[in-house]
Amino acid sequence: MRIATFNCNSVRSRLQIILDWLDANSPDILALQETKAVDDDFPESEFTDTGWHVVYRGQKSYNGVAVITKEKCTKASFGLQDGLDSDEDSSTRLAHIEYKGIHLINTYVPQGRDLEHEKFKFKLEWFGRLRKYLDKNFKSSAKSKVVWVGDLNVAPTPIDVHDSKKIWPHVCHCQAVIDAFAGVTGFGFIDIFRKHIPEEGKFTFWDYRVRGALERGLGWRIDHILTTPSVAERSTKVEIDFEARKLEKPSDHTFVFADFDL
DNA sequence: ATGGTGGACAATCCA
Repeated sequence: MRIATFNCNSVRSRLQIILDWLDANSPDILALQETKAVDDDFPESEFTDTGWHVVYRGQKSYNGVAVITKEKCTKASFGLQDGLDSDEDSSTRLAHIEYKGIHLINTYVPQGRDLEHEKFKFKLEWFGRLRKYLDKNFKSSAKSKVVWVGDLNVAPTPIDVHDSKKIWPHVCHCQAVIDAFAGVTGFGFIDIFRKHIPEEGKFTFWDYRVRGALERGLGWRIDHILTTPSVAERSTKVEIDFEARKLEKPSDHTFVFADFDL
């Protein structure tokens, strides 16, 4: 089984990149973030016409998640469902599907703006709410096959950024966000990217606003694939795919995917 | 360099 994640920064503007990637890599699951399309405007037929299945939940201009699958998923729900989803960030940051016995949680974690901003507080709380969601939905990580993917807007260790000392503290790389993220991984998630790729300098995101960021190695690893132990022990490979960066209209994120003996 | 670029969407907001 192949599971992939991609912050597409508008599903409509990068539709061809996504379709080409699906065709070339044949994943079982592709999780998208920042689709930036209300449900009526989501290009559903463009995926289903080529045989893919897709579930999605979006809003105007911002956020939005989708999950594309090879076969139809058995369950799909959206949002944290804790009664606290505001209109602004309603249910467009989390998709939860079940596919062949695997529970996939696809999240676009709030970015947080800056350390003093109210949105950063919202981000820290959001991680806490996600942990509650997991505890509520799964008895334990040992007994559940859960895969958590997405743009998690956290670079959890020094080697997940190009210059930790220079960047620290940042909303995606500071103690508070690392602790909040650890609160979720404490559920029982293993960072299978690091199981397969332990070396530094491997990134998934480069800021558009930094000139020549990719060539200069000024990246961040904020797109993640984490799994519960029973899934982690069956992972065989994790890879960053740079194809989306080489096109005429490059994305700021890469595709990341993992293969499992499942 | 308190900027920069890209996307949505129509004046700015977000990353």
